[in-house]
This record gives sequence, C-alpha cells and structure tokens, in this order.
Amino acid sequence: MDEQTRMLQTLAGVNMAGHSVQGGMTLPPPHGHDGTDGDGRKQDIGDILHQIMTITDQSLDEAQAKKHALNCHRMKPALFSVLCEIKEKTGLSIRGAQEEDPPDPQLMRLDNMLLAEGVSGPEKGTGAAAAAAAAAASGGSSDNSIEHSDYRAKLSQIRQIYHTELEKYEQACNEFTTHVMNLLREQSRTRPISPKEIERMVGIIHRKFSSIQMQLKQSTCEAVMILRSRFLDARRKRRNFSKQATEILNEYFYSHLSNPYPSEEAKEELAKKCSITVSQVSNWFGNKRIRYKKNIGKFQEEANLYAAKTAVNAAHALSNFLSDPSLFPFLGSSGSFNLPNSGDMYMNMQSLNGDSYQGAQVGANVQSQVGETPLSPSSVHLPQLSPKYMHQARVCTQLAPSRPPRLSGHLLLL
DNA sequence: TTCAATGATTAAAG
DNA sequence: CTTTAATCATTGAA
Repeated sequence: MDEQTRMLQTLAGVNMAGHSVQGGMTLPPPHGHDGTDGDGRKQDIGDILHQIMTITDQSLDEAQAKKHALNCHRMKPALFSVLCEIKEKTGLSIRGAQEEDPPDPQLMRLDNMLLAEGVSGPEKGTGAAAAAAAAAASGGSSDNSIEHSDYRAKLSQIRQIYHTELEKYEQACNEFTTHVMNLLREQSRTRPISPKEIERMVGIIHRKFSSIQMQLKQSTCEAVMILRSRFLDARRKRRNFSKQATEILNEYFYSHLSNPYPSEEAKEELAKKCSITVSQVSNWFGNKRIRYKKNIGKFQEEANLYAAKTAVNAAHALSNFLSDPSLFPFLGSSGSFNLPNSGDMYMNMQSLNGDSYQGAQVGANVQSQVGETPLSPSSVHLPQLSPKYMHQARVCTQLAPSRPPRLSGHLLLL
C-alpha cells in the first residue's frame, strides 16, 4: 500500500496519507494534518488551482517527461485497477446494470416483416429469377406480368436502398466504435478506465446505432407497405382471360363434366396453354364448378357447344387414328373402311366421350334427365380420347341409371 | 348508368 | 394442402 500511496501523491500532487479514497467524487483531501481540515483544505485547493493554472508554463518536454514517468510507474496498473473497481462500485455500474434491455418487440416485428417481405434475409436471387421466369413464361401477353415485374423491381429497389443504408450505418457504427475504443484505450493510460467500461460504452454506441437502424427499418417497412397496397390494388384489378384461354378451359371443363377436377399436371398444362398461372386455372375451375352447379340450365347452351366441339375434335382424332393403315393393316387401304363422316359418326363420338353425357343430347333440354348432379363423383367417367388427360381418367364401377349402356364395342375396336 | 359476367379473395371444412 | 360457397371488385355490354 505504501507504493500506491506514493503514487497517489504523485498524481494529485498532494499528500493523501491517512485518507480514504472512497470519497470518489470529493475533492482530494488535504495533505498533512489529520483531522484539521478547515483552512488547510482551502490552501490545498489553492495550491492545486495554482498548479493547474501554471501547467502551461511548464515546458512541453518537461510535461511529457512527467507524463511518461507516470505511465511507466510500475504500480500504475495496480492502482488503476483499484480505481476502476471503485468506479464500478459507484454510480457507473448501476447505470450499466439498468441498461440491460430485453430485445425490443417492436424491432422484432419490423425484422419479421422485412424478412417476410423478402427485403432483409437471404439474397433472393432464386426468387427474383423465378419471378422473372414466371413473367417470361406468361408470354408478356398480359399486363399482369408487367405489373408483377414492376412490383418486383420496386421491391428490389427498396431492398437495395435498405441494404446500402444498413451497410452504411453498420460501417459508421464500426468506425465510431473503434474510434471510441481507441480513444478510451488511449485515455486509459491517463485515467482509470476498465475494459468493462469500454465494453459498456460499445454497448451504448451499438444501442444508439440500432435505434437509428430501427428508424431505417421502420421507414423501409412503410415503403413496402405502400408499395404492397398499391400492388394489391393493382392486382385486384382483374383482366378477363383471353377468348382462347376461356375456350380451352371450357373445353376441358365440359369434356370432363362428370369429374371437372383437373390434376395438378393437367392444371399446369392448361395454365401453359392459356398463358395464365396454375392458381388462375384453379380459380377458374373453382368458379366454374360452383357456378355451373348453381344453375345448370344457364350453362346448357355452352355445354352443348363445347360438347359438340370436343366431339368434332375427337372425331377428327379418331378419324386420323383409324385411317392410319399402319395401325390396321387388316382393314386394307383406307378406302375400304369408310368412316362415316357425319351424323352417325358424330353420335358415336358423343357416346364415346363418356363425360359429355350432357352433350350427347345436343339441343335437348337435359335438365329433367339429369337425375343426379353431373358433378357427382359417382357418375361414370370413361377414359378420354385425348391422351393428354388420360392420366386422370377414372372408370367408376356403377353406371348412372339415366345413361345408355355404353360402347364396349367401340372400345374393343380401339 | 345499370347490371350480368367474371376473376380474385376469403372463411370454413375436410 | 384443396375445395366449396359466399362475396368482393372490376369489366364490358346494353
């Protein structure tokens, strides 16, 4: 302790013997006289003030030398550690303890939202590529893809700004932190600063910067929300599908009337054909099924139309099929097996097309004859002529009573 | 302007 | 997840 005492004396320029250093914030105690503090203290303060006032009179070299001597004093580390400890025990440590804060729920919410919107988080190269591919796949024929890419572009713009700003903040934060740390380390040579204190300081800086980041995140969130709402509005603005698309969808629907539930693959196929998305196909079929079921009569004309259309298509397909001599060599030349081109064949095709039992009675009012809802899964569903949708054809065991017995002959022929 | 048609969204159910 | 049923919101024709 003797060394420390002397050290203190050197530092304060006064004799502190016999006085406790616990009074951290109080002025250095006067030297010499134990217990007789009255006039002595005043004089000591005067001395100190004088020293301070005249410090500029010292030559720089002299001051530097003094400083150096002080820094090199072998008891300095020990003394500083004690001083640091004292500091810890006084106000500073209390403040530090109070600043232990739990993760801000608000910040968490913002983070989650940014993550969900794809602004923060992993680089969404795949997502953007997929979106671009989707936009390209839809052929650019619809405004939808344009709007979508527009949204994407704006979002990535926001994303970019967000990231550059974030990076800037982070860089500034790191710079400032290292600067402060260096400063404190430098200062720790001349005044007691514990590593813990530096740590705390770093914590304070980080908190400050993260509050700035939160503002950034908040404004980014706002921007995304605005963009999103605008885009959602735009998305709600529907466009009717093209006539061709509706045609294709209706064709599929009415030729699968007993089971109008396209498989995933079928949906994809239809989506591709119609230049719409799979979910749009799903929407369309959902709407179509419910609206058809609600008012079959209203759709009768349409049903007949498409049934006839598919029948004609099928007839052509079958015609081509049957007239292929390589398939039926026993039939001889194509001439010897004349396909009936009109009425007869047409009706055959109608019955061949197991699904379009509505269409089998073109022009008739079928409503009364439809004993069961055509959507009932118990309806017969015979394989289609078109091989494309073969995979989802389903042959049920029971025949609908209202339906005529069916075409085993044709099928056998095929 | 009206209104049926239609694509999209939603809750509920499985 | 998919589907149904109801509903919303826009479109396009009258």
